[in-house]
Amino acid sequence: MLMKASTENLRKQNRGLILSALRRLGSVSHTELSQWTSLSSATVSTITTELEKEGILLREEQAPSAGRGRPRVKFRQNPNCAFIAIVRITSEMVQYSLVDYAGTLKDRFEEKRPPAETDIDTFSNRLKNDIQRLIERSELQPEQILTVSITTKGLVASGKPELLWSPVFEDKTMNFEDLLRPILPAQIRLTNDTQFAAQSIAEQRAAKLRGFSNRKLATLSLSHSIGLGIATEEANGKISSFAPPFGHMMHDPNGPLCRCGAHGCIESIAGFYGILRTAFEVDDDVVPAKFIPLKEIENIAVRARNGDHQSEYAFRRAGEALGIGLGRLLTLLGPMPIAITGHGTLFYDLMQTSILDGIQNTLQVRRNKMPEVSFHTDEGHLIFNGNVQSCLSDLDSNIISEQNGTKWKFN
Amino acid sequence: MLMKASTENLRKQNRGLILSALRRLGSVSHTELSQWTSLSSATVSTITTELEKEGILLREEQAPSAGRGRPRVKFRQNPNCAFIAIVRITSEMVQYSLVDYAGTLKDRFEEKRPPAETDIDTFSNRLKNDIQRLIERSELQPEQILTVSITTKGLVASGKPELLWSPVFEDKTMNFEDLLRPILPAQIRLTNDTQFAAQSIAEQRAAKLRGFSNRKLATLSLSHSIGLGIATEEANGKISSFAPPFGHMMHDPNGPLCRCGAHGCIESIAGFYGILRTAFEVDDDVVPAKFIPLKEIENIAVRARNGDHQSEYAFRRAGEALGIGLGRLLTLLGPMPIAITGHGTLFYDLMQTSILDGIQNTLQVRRNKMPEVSFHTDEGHLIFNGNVQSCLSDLDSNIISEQNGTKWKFN
DNA sequence: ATTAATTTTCTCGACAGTCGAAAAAATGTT
DNA sequence: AACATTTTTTCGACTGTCGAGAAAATTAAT
Repeated sequence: MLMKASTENLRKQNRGLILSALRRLGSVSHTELSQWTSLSSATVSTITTELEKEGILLREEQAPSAGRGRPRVKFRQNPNCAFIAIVRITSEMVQYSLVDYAGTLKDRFEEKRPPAETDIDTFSNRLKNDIQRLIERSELQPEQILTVSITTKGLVASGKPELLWSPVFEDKTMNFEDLLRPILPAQIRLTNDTQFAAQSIAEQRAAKLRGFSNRKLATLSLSHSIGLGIATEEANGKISSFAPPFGHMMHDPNGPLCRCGAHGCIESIAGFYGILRTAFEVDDDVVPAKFIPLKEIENIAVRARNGDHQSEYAFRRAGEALGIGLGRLLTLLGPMPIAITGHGTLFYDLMQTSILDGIQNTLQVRRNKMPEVSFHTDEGHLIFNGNVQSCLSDLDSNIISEQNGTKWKFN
Repeated sequence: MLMKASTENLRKQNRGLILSALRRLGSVSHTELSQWTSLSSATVSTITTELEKEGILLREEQAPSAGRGRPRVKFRQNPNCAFIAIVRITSEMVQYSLVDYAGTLKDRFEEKRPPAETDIDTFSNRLKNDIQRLIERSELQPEQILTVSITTKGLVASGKPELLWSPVFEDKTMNFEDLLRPILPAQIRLTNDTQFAAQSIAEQRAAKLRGFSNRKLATLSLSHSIGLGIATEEANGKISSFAPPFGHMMHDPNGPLCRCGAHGCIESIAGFYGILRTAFEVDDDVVPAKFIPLKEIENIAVRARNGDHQSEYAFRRAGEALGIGLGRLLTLLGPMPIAITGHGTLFYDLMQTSILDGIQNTLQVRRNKMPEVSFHTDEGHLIFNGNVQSCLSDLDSNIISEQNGTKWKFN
């Protein structure tokens, strides 16, 4: 049902407006806040003093004197008002980061993953211990860490932090809520990594060019597996994102065997293991090893660039699956720019023609113009950034609801 | 940018709440409004008297005396406050309806389309004249008709009422704004018909079972061409919908020629002309006639049910294209129930197995359960209904913004 | 017929929020 | 030290919602 509007959520919404302006603009003066939010100066005053009293904002007294007149007082987030733990799981390592409410990185370490680890219990126990270590090193109380946000490849449940299917552990599920609840009371989030890559790229664009409004952006991650994230800027300016299991979208029902058990998924052709299988003419029903060194694929690429037909074909076939898949995506969700990340960008030259052909072969694309395709090599950084931004804006949303400052007493 | 909240939009939102309650509940008393909207009785009073003064609401003085106490006064929309013209274009005819602000049908007539009409100018001129006739018969002033909302098959531009591609006129575009602006000042809307079928079914469901919230529903229309609409219930309870050109999503790059010029679109295999082509073993590069009598397809179905292999294959092939296409849809947009409409439902028995197989072959479906599949034979009615509901709630949205009642003076 | 009971609707004062304008504050300039 | 300039806060007006009690309109009881 529609929600009724009261003066109370009026204030909530405007508090949120102030916090989001602060997120986007960094350190901001009273006047700038008023201009950006188009709230009156009077309202900005009451809200900022309120937030300051609650320990969420700090005033920066220093004034770098730019001309005559009363110097501006800048506001910024109180960094110690909350902390978040960011965990990024890749196939090679797990990265643990501690970030404060202002978004600055306070601590970070990485742990390599053993090359052929398939036992989920040892993995999750190590993860738990490492998070414990992150907390202890920080010398914070566990309650001060309000969110633990984990990114991973694979299929994630919606509504609860549970991994349903992953390239490494396959059908063995893993509930991070159950795992971490004993050691800290924080909210636990689990998200597909490419979703945050998309979120991060979309936020960069939105910050740069105005009028990205209500538009979408797709991010494709090429690697051992195939990831896809879609970010949408909504009418209110917020960017939302989701990550469908694009790698396991059916490409060809008679195609090769996929790690998920089906036949002809995009990943089974365009994932590194699919490319390797085609290049070495391994039978389509054989699933190669889980861990393929990047070097292997690079060697195939070298052969392809030297004119080896089968190697060329392996990449061309991968490009076809990706291109037609992207075409189907654009057919269903409308035209949108496409950003490509992951190690697979190294081989884009070998797939370009077939990828673009697939995209081109779409009613809307033929009728209008080719969507923009861009490349982003800093995938890890994008994922981390998107995760942090998403966590912090979530925290902001919680804060605006809790007008009694009991929960935000750390300072 | 996020919108600031003022006391003004506070009132707007609550006015909208009252109007939407009235839409959903029909004739409603003060107390019921207060309960449904959870607004206080005082607020309901001020808003209803305001809307009454503006001529948007009427009080129903009659009181059917249920027990002692002051009888309830019921409110309802002022039917004469606004009118909308609904135009439904099908391949056989065009249906013109006049509906008042309360949603009651005031007038309706249908005009058959000549069987092989390909000249877009004669078609649009006839359409214009028929709308003119609808206005004249109503004896209303043209300004009293606030919206003309047209539904059609084919690809519709977003943001302007322009037909970009249609089964009959193909690439000849048609701008209804330009066509109708000379004869009336109303807002002109053009929408894909299956989108409104989806909207209508979703609204039925939302009214019946609570907790449909934030869920999606896909509606597939099987006929000469293939239509798809997707409706989503948003967090605020409103149902939004869109219609991707699913019929022209690539099924098989090596497939038969489609009317759109590409090869292997779903429609080229599963549209009636695709089924006919397969059944008669016509070459894949030949596009059959535009107008195929339903009888023809029924004959093929009879032969298929009698065990004719090629006829069976024609339907099975169609089902495969549809099923795998739906599977791809579910992969990208998540699991959702599927409603099927259109004449093609008559032949569902011949396609069922292959359709369900295709849907089944999806990571999420295999992991959870098969989505519900339902059938709706009253496609025309659904489209009309969805269109009316959508128009009226649009009108409501406009009304809540215009507090100076200048525009709503008809009563 | 009159009074009491009951239910619904309206009205009034209190409270919360935003806004514009004017006052206050803090600095540079003369 | 007085003035100019810019930023921030304060104050009164206005709009909106709410709770409680008053008013209205009817049935039931006396």
